[in-house]
Amino acid sequence: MIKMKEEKRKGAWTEEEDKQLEWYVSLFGERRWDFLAQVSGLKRSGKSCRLRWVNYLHPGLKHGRMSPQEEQLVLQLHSYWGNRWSQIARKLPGRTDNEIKNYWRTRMRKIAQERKMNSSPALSSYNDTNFYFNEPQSRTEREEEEEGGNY
DNA sequence: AAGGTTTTCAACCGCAAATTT
DNA sequence: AAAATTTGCGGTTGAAAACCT
Repeated sequence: MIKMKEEKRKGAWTEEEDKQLEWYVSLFGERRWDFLAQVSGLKRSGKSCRLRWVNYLHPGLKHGRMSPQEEQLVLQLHSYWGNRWSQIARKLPGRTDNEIKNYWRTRMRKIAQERKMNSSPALSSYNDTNFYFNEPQSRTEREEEEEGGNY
């Protein structure tokens, strides 16, 4: 509504920006991002503020590598739900959709890479498409919705 | 030591869904 | 009710870190 024709910053967040954001979130809560972006004086969009908060600053987030158990859970849940990162993340306390998505991509690459290695160097008659889409649909859409003890 | 290559992962974008006016 | 604004999602990117050679 109040449109500020203010130049927006982009790229990595600085520590000062983080502090500032934390302060304003503590003041106003983790919502009304657009409003918060303006009133805080941060030269960031509301969207950017939200992202920074939910993916990094939010208390209770685990940082660093996922444990093998977590990784396994991701695999499992992905096999029912596909790329519904947000939904998957809800089952992994302290982990974000973004993080999980990143993990998945990394894994994908690793698989593609490995595959390249053990398949015969000279003539591989397969090609790569569809390699990793494990065909999970033996369990039909019944698990779709979240609440209710699934998995 | 240095410069080129690969990997990582935080942050961007566009669109969709939700909420507000 | 409908238009406008805000929030949330998932795919994708690129700068910096890590890894060669």
